[in-house]
Amino acid sequence: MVSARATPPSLLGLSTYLLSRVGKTARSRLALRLSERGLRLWDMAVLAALADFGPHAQRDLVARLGVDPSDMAKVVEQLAAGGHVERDRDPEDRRRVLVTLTPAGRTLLTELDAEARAVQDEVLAPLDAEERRVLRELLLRVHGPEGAPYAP
Amino acid sequence: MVSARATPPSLLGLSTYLLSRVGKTARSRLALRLSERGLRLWDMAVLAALADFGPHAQRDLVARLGVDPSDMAKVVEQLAAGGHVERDRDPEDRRRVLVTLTPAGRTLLTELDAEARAVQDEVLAPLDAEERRVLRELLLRVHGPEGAPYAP
DNA sequence: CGAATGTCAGCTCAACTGATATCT
DNA sequence: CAGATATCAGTTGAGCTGACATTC
Repeated sequence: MVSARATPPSLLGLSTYLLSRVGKTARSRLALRLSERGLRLWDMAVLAALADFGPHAQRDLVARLGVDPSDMAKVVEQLAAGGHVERDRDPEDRRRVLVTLTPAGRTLLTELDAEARAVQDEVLAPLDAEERRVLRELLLRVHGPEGAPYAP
Repeated sequence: MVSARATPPSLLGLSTYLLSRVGKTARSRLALRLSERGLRLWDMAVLAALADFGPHAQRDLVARLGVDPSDMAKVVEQLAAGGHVERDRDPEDRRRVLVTLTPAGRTLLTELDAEARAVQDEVLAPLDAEERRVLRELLLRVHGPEGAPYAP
């Protein structure tokens, strides 16, 4: 018989639904791990952007990650309070705040990356290594080199 | 050169991040479409469950879809107000409210399904038919026959 | 009585809006 | 001056918690 908990086939036939549901699971599990350190997903994204591309003005972090400017102010404020980034006025354009990763921030990012991979192992448990590779490739194609841009 | 909008490779290497980001895109685009009709994602999920499995007590909808009971009360209230479902006390157990799909509800679901497929075409535009099929198979495996259960 | 079912008020968090101060 | 940048207060909606009435 069909379990009373089975998801409706009408929904399982929609990749839209599956993406939304599986994505939410991944998101909330990772968020739960990060919250144990008092961090959120955007904190990790900002650290990753700084580690990969070097110092950014806040506006460039906003453009790269697709986060709201007012939220970015709070994220950077929190990261600075924790000693994971430094904020300095850009001497060439004093409207801008240059955000730089500290060694402590780099160390933190390494730990968060390990947590993210642990969550990944949980979420993708039903798939073997080759299937995970294929899934990642397809998601990369769908995502594109640039994420959803911040365009109000 | 690297675009100032390129996503950090540290994040693109994490399927956790990709799932979360792509899932959010799919979710918000579909939610936007539904909101033009004054509906939300759960409305569609409830209609789908009723269409696929017949009438449910609210508690069974809660278990099947993994939504919070108090939110389900509001969703069913709204669907009933719109004439898309009917609510009746179960004569065999008067604690339970039996929710039944109306013909209008079935028609609405057909329209919503078409909207969902249109969103799907947008989101999965970079993939061809075979790749979409593979992606759906992998997501189905990850999702499992039962979604994230409602377990408080 | 205890347990199950549905409903309601209220809380938290992420995402967004609008206004404002500062600087080019 | 207009436009860009960052910040702050407040709004909205989803998801959840706790309390409650009703029924078994």
